Amino acid sequence: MPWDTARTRERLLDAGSRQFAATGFAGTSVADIGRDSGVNKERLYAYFGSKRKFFDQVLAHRLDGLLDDLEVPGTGPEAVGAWAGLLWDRYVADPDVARLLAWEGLELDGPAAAAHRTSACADVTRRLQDALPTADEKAARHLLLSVITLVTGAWTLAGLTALVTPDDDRDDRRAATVRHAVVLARAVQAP
Amino acid sequence: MPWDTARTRERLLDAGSRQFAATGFAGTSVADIGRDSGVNKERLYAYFGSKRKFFDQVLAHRLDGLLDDLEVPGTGPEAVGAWAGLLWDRYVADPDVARLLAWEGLELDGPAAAAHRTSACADVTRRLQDALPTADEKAARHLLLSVITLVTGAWTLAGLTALVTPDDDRDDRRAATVRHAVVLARAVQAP
DNA sequence: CCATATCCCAACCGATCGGTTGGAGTCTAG
DNA sequence: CTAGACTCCAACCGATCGGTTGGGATATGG
Repeated sequence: MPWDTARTRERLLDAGSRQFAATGFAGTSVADIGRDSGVNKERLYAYFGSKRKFFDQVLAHRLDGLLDDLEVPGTGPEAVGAWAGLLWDRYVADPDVARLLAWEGLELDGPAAAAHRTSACADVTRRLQDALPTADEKAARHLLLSVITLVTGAWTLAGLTALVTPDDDRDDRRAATVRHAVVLARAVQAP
Repeated sequence: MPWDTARTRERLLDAGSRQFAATGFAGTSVADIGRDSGVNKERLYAYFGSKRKFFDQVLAHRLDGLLDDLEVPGTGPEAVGAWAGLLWDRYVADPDVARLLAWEGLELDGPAAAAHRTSACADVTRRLQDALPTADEKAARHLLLSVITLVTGAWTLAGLTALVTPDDDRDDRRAATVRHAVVLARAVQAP
């Protein structure tokens, strides 16, 4: 049987995603990744060069394309709320990605894989503008940033949620976030 | 001259705040704190027991009371926006505290110093309700959580801001955040 | 004035860190 | 068939980690 080097790479990236999401760059040791992946850690250096370069690859691999196939379902402010719900559900299905986003903001100077992601954000901005025809581009950008911040923050500032709304469960919080996204969208549409 | 043990403690806490804010719990070594504070690291163990207990003390010391003396300046949705601006300005004056909040969410299971902070959040909720008389308590909580998330997220999800609104400076972002807080408050006031 | 409690600090400890190496096993081009 | 490239892994490297210790300096109660 031939070697499945692509699969070995994939296993390293998957384990890296899990470990970095859980404990961040500084909190994760290369040995942890080797253990989680079942791959000898020397392979990580052969494939990726260093722990730091590997981290960048993991971030790019998971964060690049995060918003690409997230369509705005319909038009009007409610569609923006539904879009926020879709992003929320993406975090439900894969909580690592929200945490990776947060680690990126804290541990890195700038965003990883910036080129493609900038254009992806511009795409989403355009889709929001299509859904809210009366909105100008700058307002749509601000709306997008606030919605992403609300959804992502709900997943990463977990301590805050526990302090402010200790009785709410995750579905309550999802509903409130979607509602707030709708409100923001409505304000952008009719200023 | 007598020893100024209170000052030594303070110097350790200050250095811990700086270092933990910059690189997090896992990313900061006890030697770093000793170097930054000018205090021998053995003192940290004498005063605080362990790196972990020291971290909890730093978080409690800086995060407890964060919202205590933040009054809602006036009434109506605009006052809520102004309150968001005050919180923003607090982060401007002391950016460490926003980052500590984010590290807390990522590296800890639950919030530090929960007891007092929960009641502090309840206090702020009450103040928001006073400013928005028609709002019910649950809606006010959700409003508070979203506003704090928006302001804090703008400081900690820095990569996102750079991707979505690359041309905006910090004042633009402050203005947009305040505006969005007003919009959310208006929706809570008149549902 | 002395016992003693506390403070301070350099040196030290075993464990673990990121990263490397040497060599055995596995495939492929000619 | 074989030379050479690639994959894999245990063992290893110096540096740094969190945490400790022993001893000298400083203050205080009797």
